[in-house]
Amino acid sequence: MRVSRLFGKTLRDDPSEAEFVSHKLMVKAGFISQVSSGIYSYLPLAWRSLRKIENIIREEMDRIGAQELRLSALQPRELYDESGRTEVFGNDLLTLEDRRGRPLVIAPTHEEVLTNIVKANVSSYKDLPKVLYQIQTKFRDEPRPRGGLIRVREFDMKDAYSFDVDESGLEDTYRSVIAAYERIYSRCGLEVIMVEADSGAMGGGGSHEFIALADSGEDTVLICSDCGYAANAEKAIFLKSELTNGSQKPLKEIHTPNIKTINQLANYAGIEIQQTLKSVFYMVDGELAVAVIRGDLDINEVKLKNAVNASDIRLAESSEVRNAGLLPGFASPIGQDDLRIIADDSVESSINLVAGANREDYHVLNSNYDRDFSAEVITDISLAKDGYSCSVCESKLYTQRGIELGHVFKLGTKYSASLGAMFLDERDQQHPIIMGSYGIGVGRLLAASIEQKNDDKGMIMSDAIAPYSVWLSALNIEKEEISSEAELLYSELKEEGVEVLFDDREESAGVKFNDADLIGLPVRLVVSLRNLKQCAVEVMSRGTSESKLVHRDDVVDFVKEMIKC
RNA sequence: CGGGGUGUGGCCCAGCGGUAGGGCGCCUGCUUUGGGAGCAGGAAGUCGCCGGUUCGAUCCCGGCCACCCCGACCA
Repeated sequence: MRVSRLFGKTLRDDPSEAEFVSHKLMVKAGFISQVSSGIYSYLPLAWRSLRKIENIIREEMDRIGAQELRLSALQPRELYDESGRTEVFGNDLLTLEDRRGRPLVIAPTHEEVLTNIVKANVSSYKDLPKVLYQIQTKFRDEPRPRGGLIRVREFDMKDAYSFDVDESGLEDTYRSVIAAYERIYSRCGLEVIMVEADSGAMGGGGSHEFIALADSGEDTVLICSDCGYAANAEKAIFLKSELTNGSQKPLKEIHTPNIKTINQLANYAGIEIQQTLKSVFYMVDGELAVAVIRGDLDINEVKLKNAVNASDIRLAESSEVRNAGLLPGFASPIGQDDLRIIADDSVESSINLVAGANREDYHVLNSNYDRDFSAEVITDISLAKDGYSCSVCESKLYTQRGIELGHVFKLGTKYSASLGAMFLDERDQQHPIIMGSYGIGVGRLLAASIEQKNDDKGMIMSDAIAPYSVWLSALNIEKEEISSEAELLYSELKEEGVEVLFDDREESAGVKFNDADLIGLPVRLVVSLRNLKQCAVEVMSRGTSESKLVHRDDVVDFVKEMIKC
């Protein structure tokens, strides 16, 4: 392709709406064009990259025996009513009506339709296992799109679904998909780690996420410095200290005027914050509930939500707390028998904690779980943080930010059971199919790659996903000796199958170099009078910035070697 | 949905109660050519939308919309 004919042009100024590096660069380099909030069109350069990513995904999925198909994007909403996910997706589900007034959704994912198809095509254990996948546009009406392609409403996803006869079959399939994913990310040149994850709206058993480490990422992961444990902060567990020294003492009220926070309380009472009991009020599916946890820890809302099987939780307004007859700042579960209480297990392994007295300006000393209050659920609902101890090996955990590029779920029978996808085993017994589900965000993968690889001049595209491999720049192209030489080199490269973008514009050297740096193709070639005098072409690697003059006759081979074409 | 911000040629922005300007980009010509060149000429804007105040509104007031950022959700 010639730059003079390429659709899309580069900008000099950073786009005002962009915050993330990848977003700025993609707009600046003419990769994408925003249509609406969280909705983008891909211009030719981005589209070439995306197609390369898709093809890598296809090759690796096919390699593990998965079969590509294509499911419909529009689906009757009844399908989601049946599986119960109209509720789960809530406002993220974009619903519309056809001419008969029948509700349709633009698919946010495809468990339901595919399970229905499988239902009709699988009836025996002999039909299993199967792994099916597609690369499709999805729509989720996100409350807040952001960061260019990092978080959008309309997005292309590779989604795969597996169907097995039993748990161990699922286990094997799960592992093979993980292996495929690792190859996909590595071929794309990304630094990605796999972490334990919460399964969220998909439901089901175990789940892992693939996180591209990047400071701009929206997810926080905890990684053990020693044993390899890694988990999303939503899911991460850690070793809690126990405070069981001494024996339980009797409750005693103390006057604590205007002391409303844990820190104030610890200060005032002259104790460590882990000797306090923190009560945090939530609205759990519209009902007031209190989560209690030791004062040095914080509530993990995802764990809390899972602990009570809620579909929606949020912090309660202080007015909502007061309306229930409780005093924010001085509230505790003590004596609150008709309140929903969810406790972190830290309160069970600690004694004599200072808690609210449920009386203005008073707290109580020596509150103890079981003796003074109990909970509907007591489990781990705490948030892991930097520096906490690993629950596997007791080493320190540290945090990193990252972008979620893939997510795999062991669904089990959640969808097969509710949608009736059954098979008969050898003994004529009917069972629901054991399912798994596996996603990769294609556009987000490109964005993450740019987040990870860029400098102040622009993108540094990884070889495998760069829209072209080589940027061929001809300086002073209006001079006949330059243009004929550059044209010749251009056609030689093309003939050898090298994907080359030929900058044949009559622009100043500065403009051409800057555009080359911005788009960041792996290899830059410069044909110029200066180089021509030495019968050479300058070859530069965008990644290393190393450049050298290569004899004209050897350039094509040299380049082919560089890009392993 | 709460909080904050911004809407002015393709892009980045300035401006002001008297009917719109700069830089970049674009077009033409000349000059220039290894890191976003120079000179001259030119095209291009319902000043987000609706209403109000006013002799007159891009500017002031009200409402709405869009987009961005910060929080609750996800590939």
